[in-house]
Amino acid sequence: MEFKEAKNKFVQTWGALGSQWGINKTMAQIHALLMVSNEAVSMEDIMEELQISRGNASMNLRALMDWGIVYKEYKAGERREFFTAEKDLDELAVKISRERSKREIKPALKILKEVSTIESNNSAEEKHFVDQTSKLYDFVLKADNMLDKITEFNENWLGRLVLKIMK
Amino acid sequence: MEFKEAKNKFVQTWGALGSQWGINKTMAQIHALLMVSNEAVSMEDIMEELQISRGNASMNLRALMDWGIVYKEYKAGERREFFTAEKDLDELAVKISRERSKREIKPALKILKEVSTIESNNSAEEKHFVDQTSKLYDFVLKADNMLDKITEFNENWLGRLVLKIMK
DNA sequence: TTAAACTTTCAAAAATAAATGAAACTTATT
DNA sequence: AATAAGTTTCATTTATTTTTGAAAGTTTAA
Repeated sequence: MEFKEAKNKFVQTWGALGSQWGINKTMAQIHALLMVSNEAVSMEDIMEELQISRGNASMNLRALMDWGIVYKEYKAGERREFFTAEKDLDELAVKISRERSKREIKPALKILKEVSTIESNNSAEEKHFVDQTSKLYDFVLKADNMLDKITEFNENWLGRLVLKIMK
Repeated sequence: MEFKEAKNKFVQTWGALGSQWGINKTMAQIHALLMVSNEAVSMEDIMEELQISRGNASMNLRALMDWGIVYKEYKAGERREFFTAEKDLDELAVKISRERSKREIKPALKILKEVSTIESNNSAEEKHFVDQTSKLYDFVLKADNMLDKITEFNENWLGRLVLKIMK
């Protein structure tokens, strides 16, 4: 396999993986492209490589910057803007989990708390509901806190975590 | 908030969360419904509660059973089939991560290995590509193995893991 | 301040994913 | 072996999500 083919395959794969995890394909592809580029890339080039429209490129670059995993870069004597991706994978994982926690898990926890604290009558049905949603609340809260803690760690948290787990 | 409202809210929320994580809404909703039901539910009742068609219910129940998180149950003297969800949350998490690993991470790893082992010429561009995709391969592999290990643990792995991490 | 170079926005179009429903299929009962 | 009760399949329809592209907006520099 030669370089261009490999690069394309990587970008496509990353894009597909993204959609399976609720991140839109183009967003993931742009990220993939930037991650394997050794220098900052202009919007023009991104459009060209991925065959996407200007609007699409612009919106997804904005989204990636909102997530904090892509940065704008200005080159001396250049009018255009260039983009680079966070390339440190620990940093990337931390930012992604923070963002998903904030956007999805925190709001879900709020709802879980609400529904698990209704006052049930004494029917088995209602008791089970309260019991199960309370357990779920605790579980999700614990998992979310775990991610926070991991985040604080930082500096190769994954490696250190693996060591710890293996005992 | 009264029970019916709370139950509905929970089912809707779980459904929305599902779609954000690449699981279809109905599948997540059926799972939510079963999880908070204290007894097995018939397909008829699922259709009724979620206002979905028979085909939809059938296909998503099949998918949930393929994931190993919903079971069929037969009641004596009943012709119809009833369904229950895995209610143990540790077990649920383990099954979901196993399944996603098998379906998504393993295939992605295969591609990552392929593209990271092209023989690069000596351009900075190609060297960076090989370097970055190799790192990504290692990272994803490590994360995936971590999930496996956690899985083996089992019996309240999350609690034990949290303890470990907190030192 | 004007104009050129470039970026963003958003309504409409296209692509994708999910749901429907009727026909085919299965299984249990008489 | 016929029938009834129930389940699955899948071509078509519907809903949702993503993309486009042209107009509006910005910024820089002459």
